[in-house]
Amino acid sequence: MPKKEEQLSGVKEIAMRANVSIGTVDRVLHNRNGVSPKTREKVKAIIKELDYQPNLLARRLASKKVIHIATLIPLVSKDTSYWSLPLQGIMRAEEEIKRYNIEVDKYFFDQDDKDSFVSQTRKTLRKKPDGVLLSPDFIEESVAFTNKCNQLGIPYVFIDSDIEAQNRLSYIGPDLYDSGYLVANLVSYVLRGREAVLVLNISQRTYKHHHLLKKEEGFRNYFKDNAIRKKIEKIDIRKGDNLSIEKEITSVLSRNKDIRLVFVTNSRVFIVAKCLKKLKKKLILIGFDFIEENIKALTEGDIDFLICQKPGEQAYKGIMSLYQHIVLNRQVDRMQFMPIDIITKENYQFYKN
Amino acid sequence: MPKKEEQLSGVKEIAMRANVSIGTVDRVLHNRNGVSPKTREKVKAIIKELDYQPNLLARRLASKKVIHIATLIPLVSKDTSYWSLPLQGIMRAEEEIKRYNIEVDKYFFDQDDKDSFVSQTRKTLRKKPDGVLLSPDFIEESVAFTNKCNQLGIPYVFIDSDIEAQNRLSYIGPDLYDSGYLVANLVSYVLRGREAVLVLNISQRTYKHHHLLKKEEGFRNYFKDNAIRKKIEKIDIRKGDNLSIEKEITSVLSRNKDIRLVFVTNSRVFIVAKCLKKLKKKLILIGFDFIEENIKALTEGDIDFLICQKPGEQAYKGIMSLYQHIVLNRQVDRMQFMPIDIITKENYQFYKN
DNA sequence: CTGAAAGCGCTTACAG
DNA sequence: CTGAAAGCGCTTACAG
Repeated sequence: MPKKEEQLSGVKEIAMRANVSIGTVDRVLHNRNGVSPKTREKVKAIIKELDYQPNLLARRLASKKVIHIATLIPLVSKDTSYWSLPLQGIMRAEEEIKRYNIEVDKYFFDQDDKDSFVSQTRKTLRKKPDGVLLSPDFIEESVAFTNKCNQLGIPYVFIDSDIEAQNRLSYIGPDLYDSGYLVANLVSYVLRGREAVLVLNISQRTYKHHHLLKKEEGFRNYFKDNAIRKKIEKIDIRKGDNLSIEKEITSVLSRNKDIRLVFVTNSRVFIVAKCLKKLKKKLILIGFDFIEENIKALTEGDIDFLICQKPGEQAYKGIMSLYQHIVLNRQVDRMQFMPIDIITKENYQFYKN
Repeated sequence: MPKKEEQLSGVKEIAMRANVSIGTVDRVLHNRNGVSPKTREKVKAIIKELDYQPNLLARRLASKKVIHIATLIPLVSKDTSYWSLPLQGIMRAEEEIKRYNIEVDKYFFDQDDKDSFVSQTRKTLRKKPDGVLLSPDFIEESVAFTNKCNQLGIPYVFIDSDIEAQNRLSYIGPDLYDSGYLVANLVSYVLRGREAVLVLNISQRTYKHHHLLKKEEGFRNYFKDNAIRKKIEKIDIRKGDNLSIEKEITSVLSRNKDIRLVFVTNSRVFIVAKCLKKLKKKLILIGFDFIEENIKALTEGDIDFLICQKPGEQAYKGIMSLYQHIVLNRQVDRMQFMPIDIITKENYQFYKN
């Protein structure tokens, strides 16, 4: 055999062996029509025989097709700036991959408005994206949405919180149970004897509660697992405004003089910090998330511990995982738990979100 | 301005703006010589101005340079087939990336022969690889080796066990402390009252002990953290042959009639299983690693629990992380802990290594 | 239904 | 010191 033929590889080799052009090979490879059954079979056989693996780098380079990744996360709310962090992560990833013809289409919904979520999922689907990054805030509606994604063969990744039993590509975020568990561990170091804890779930929505409850479960189970008896007072606060919260807290504190520590199960801890300050109650305060308002309260000594989970990283990794999967056909870990970081006044400056 | 110029991007755009050829742009981009200082500066300025980001896919495709990744892991020893698992992972990764002009050069050392390790590190360095995957079995020698890698700017990844404070790209493997902790948790469920535990560190080498001790530390601390009083008998066995082990075990068991469970801190648990069988002692036996010999003992009821850490995955991820970093300039997590899996007779068939 | 050519954004010889 | 051309392994029009 002449050497030249020997050297060929990829589509060229297939084309040569099948006595067709590489254009035809490409058509077979992508199941496009315009190939006679006979040629198709012949080419297919050779592809199989050679165990041909496409060069995905070349494929992406040559293709004019733009890949669309849709992101669906909450609007930055008036209450907390939390969601600006994931957004930054998304934009960092976008910056990195846009040169490979990947476009990121960003959709936002109102955390307190289920309808806005639904309408944004519709909008997303209409664009037929190649992948979706989603914060599955509204559970039922998220399930409905991801079911449609399954049907359409659109891969999707969850960040921030997880919905089990869904056919997702990956979940990237905290292990909610574990983070509650960690807080309990912290609490067990800080509190002594009969000092009690107040757990505050502040959320307007019961759906959202699902996630908060997981944290609470981890929190409670720590004490169970370790056979520690600890009085845990707990209230769910539906209204997020300062006044309502103040009222509730005043009431519960006056009823329970033994409370020495307050654990707020989400990022709204800074509101509680304000209330406690106003009430002149000096309690130990633990909450979640590295957002501006919380950092401020932390530096002023009004919050003692913040539990953080690199929300920017979560979103960044989410986009990159989708990119890897869609473009490079890489397998992705179904669970990508973020480290659970404890931030205090002393170390917050070094925290990289 | 004519539209055509507007459309350009990448090296072409730079070339056009600088009034040079793309060849010259390439020379500047890679700091190769053969460019006059004046042109170089001009081109550099434009690169900066445009904030040019190279298309790494195109770069890899066009480059004829083969990228060499070296792997340095133990030979499959006569005692245990453990290291055949990481080797499989390496080959799986190799299979996947060889089409992108990545070559994996495999070096092996004898786990019981420090000199072989040193000579293999020398051999590795002589080839000037672009990245190294390493099981840092011999600690001092690994430090010496990675110091040289640092000097030469060769990135390296650890699998199986970690050396802290090294400038490594990533560690991929178990959290040794945590896995000991997990075993202790298991033990606390299984044992009652005054029943005692025997911990066995079986290793010919004290260096290796470093890692085993971490597991032991996690094991012990579980009981401390949870204020559980538990008698823990512990022996270090230097000689790995059946007879020595048998002798030691017989002796310790006769001295401690209360021992009801044996925890072997590495994969040599199947040897202990044999001994116990021979001695007709029916104790609960826990050990590490999904290797053939252990699975056999597990199915025959001679081992009760195996703790596994997907050694194949570790190696696969190690290679892929290096590839991502070297070729695609992707940042890599400094820690990639594997899940700690508990394998029993009931679930071992479903385990994917 | 099929092929030949151009081009994706780079790198690599080669020629001057 | 510099440029023009070929080519990496694919995809994409276009022509027939």
